[in-house]
Amino acid sequence: MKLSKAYEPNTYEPEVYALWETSGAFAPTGQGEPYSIVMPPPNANADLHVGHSLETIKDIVIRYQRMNGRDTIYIPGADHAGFETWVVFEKALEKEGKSRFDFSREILYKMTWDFVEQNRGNMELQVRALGVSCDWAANTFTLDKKVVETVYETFKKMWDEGLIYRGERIVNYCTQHQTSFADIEVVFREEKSHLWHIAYPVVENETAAEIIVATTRPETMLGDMAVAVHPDDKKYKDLVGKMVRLPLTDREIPIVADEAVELGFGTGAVKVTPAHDPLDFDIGQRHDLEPLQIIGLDGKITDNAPRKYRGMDVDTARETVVKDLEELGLIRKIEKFEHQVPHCYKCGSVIQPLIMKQWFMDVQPLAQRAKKVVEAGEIKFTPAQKADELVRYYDEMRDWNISRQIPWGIPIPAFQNVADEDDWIFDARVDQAEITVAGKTYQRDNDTFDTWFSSGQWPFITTDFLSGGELARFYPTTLMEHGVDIMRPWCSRMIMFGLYRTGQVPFRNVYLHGMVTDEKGQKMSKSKNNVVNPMDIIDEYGSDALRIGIVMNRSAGQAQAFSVASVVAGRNFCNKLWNIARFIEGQDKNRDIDEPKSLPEAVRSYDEAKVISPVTTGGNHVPKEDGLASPINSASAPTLLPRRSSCLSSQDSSLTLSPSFDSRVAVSCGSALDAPISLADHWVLRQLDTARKTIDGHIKNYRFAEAVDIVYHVVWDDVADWFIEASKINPRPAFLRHVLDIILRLVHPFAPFVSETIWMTLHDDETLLISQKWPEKLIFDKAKAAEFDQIKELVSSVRFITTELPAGKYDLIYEHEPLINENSDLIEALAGLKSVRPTKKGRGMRLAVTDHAAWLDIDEDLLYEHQTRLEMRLVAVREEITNLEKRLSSSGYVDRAPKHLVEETKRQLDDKRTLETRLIAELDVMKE
RNA sequence: GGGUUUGUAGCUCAGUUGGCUAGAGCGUGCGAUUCACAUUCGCAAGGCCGCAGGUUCGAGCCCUGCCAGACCCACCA
Repeated sequence: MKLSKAYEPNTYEPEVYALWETSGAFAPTGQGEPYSIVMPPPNANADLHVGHSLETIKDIVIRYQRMNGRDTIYIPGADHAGFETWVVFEKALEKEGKSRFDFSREILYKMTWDFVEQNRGNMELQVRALGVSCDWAANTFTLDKKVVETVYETFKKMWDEGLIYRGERIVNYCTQHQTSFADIEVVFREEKSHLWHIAYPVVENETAAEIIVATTRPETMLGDMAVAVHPDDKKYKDLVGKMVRLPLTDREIPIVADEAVELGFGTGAVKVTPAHDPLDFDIGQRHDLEPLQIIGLDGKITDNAPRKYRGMDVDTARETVVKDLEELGLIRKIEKFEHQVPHCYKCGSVIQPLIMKQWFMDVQPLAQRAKKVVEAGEIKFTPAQKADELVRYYDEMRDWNISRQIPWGIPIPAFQNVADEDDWIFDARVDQAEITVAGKTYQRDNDTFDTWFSSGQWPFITTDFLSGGELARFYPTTLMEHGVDIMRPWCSRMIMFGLYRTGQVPFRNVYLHGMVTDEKGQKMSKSKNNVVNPMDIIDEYGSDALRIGIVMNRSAGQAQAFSVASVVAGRNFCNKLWNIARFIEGQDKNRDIDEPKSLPEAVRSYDEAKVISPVTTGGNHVPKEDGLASPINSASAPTLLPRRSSCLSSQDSSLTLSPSFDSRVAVSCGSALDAPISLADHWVLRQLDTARKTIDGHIKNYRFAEAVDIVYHVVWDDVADWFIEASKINPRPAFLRHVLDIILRLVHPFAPFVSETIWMTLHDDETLLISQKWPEKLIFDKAKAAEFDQIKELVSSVRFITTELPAGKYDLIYEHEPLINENSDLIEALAGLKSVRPTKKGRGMRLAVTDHAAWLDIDEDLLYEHQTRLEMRLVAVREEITNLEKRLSSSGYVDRAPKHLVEETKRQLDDKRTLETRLIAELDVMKE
């Protein structure tokens, strides 16, 4: 036997993947309508997390479309993940007792590059281990030359159009990482603090000697430039325009009226610190207040503050300021207060809103254009309501701070005149620290782009759309699939940039998956120590098991717990498929007995045609010398597929007529060998055909869990439990192989490794399942399939009764029943009966649920036990009849409900009444 | 504060525009089995579909309110 006793995924998966890769099966064929997916590039420097196993979703789609003859490409990538990677790298530096300030930017960039290079291969091997059938030839790193060049073009275009500006803005600044963050990179945490009420003395005023402000950050008062009140606040009406003396300083600041102040909160008066609070910055802009920076980039009080406080960190300054104010008797009240405090999402330190000169992008022109497209439904979202969320987000978007103060990233191509700080020019010569243009000296800006600025251009960069490369036909891409968490930062920007640069949407469809949480529904995070490593799961259960387990029971956009139980179910499924194949292979050994050795002429001619068929990968099996290294546990060189390996070197083996396996031969030429004969044959074809159509519908509607469910059950329930069991009466290897052929194709997008392993092992030719066609419409006899339904029903009925009876084998007897007569062996075997034989007059226990005159030949005392069950069943049936009658007699139903439903209901009622009559008759007989 | 979303079997979740007896996996109980598979087979039990109203011939699904949770956004000092 070629198939080993148990399916051991780790033995086969690495080599199967290598075979796919070297055979060129992942590359687009250039024929058929394009279907393209771009992978959200995983962090090049990190291991995959379990959420990445949802790449399975894209892989299911791409494999399915590939099998359906589309010209497919799935473009992989790797992300330099600017900030994420920088944090990891800086920690590594610190371990060596060094800091970023010890090196120049060039050196840091080079060091980080090397650091990432060491780890990058890992991530890509892990993607392979998941079985993702992406085209590695198209692999793109976010710092590749073409990426940088395109990003610079975009930046230049925006610069020229006035969409890029240098702005003094409040930014979210982490004093630990010494960089600013986008709003979305800041996490707010509820914190218990205090609200200090501080009295500011009013200068020369009779009506009030002081005005009291409330603040959670008393230390920032050192940078106060005004006190603001609401214009409608009667309490302060007379004070607007007056000056107050700012305690602890020698400055006097005005009282201004501004609508941003909320009436009724705190004291109604707000201290205004334009340099350290976003709201205050806005107020300052409206009232021409000069921001005074009193907290520096290092998180310490600057020289702009009174001498006493200079150099203190923020917390110390706060304590000192409060103490000093208390001594002056200016603290009027201290309230307990809970509020949202911004924290760095990486290191957790408090974010300081600081004023900085930064590069900004004017987002609204792009956002509004993107909004229109989304509103118009030009991109189909799954789940659909996410599109509405995106539309709202576009309206809310504020100008985007695109510069970051870290060396790891794409340098911003801008230079500043050393003699005029407002004179900036665009120049791509970022490898030079200083350039001379028109006799003036310019210094390079040391900032880099926010990662989303470049990744937002990903679809048209990776497809080389702007330069009209070979992959340009794949833009706009067909499907974008990623997690709900990055819809705002990433998806929104891809649409904006896509429209801006190409005039087209970057993708036609968006599918958003929910987060994978731990088994308790908690977010996975390193700090909670609840992270599941997908590679561990693959080691233990296999890649296919993980793929099935992660997709099973998961619906779009919903967060869902990772479930080992589902993975186990996936593994068991693979094992089931494996054993179906083993069984069929075992039957195959005996094929000489019932099949002619010489193949029909039609088969021969088909096989010749096959050689030039684009579907097969015939001549492409040229393994690279070094290309077969296995992604995981490469140490144990698999012993699988010995024959396949030898095939690889035999270039013309596809010309040899294979006597064994390709059942498409039979499908297409109508060979009698694998045509359906028995009732079970017709029935299983019907089940498979229904499954095929249902899966088509589910994939089209992005309902992957449902598709998996169908595959799971058609293979396990229909094929294994019924068809194969039934076929044991009279096994016909050719037809069994035909069925196996179909299920392997149906299974392949979902569990590619095990299906391919079986395919390759049982095929003597060089074909790969990955390149086969998805099953087409299957031909079967409906009446015969329905007859098998009846047999199934009969068998289930017998099983139901006999499990309740004392252990032992029973006889089934029947009156003039041709169906039973012709299938008595089958029924006997499936139902575990002693015998099935005809009789003139039935006796014992009549099988109530079927239409057939069949009885279990049992003793009277057993019969009595069964009487109760029949009576219970009669009660249930009568209840159903009452319900149906009620429905049919209700005034509106017959008139208003769809006709077919009404017909259906009537038919049901008839059926139930028939059943009722029969039950009554049987009970009468029993009582006699 | 605003928005989104969830509540269905012991657990994790499906249930498409309202329409047959509300399903799956795992778990549970009973039984079987050396012949592809104990990663097996058969049978079964288990549901006021969060609560209360409403619309409808008909509601797990639509509407209103309430209870309980999750997530996102936001400048309440």
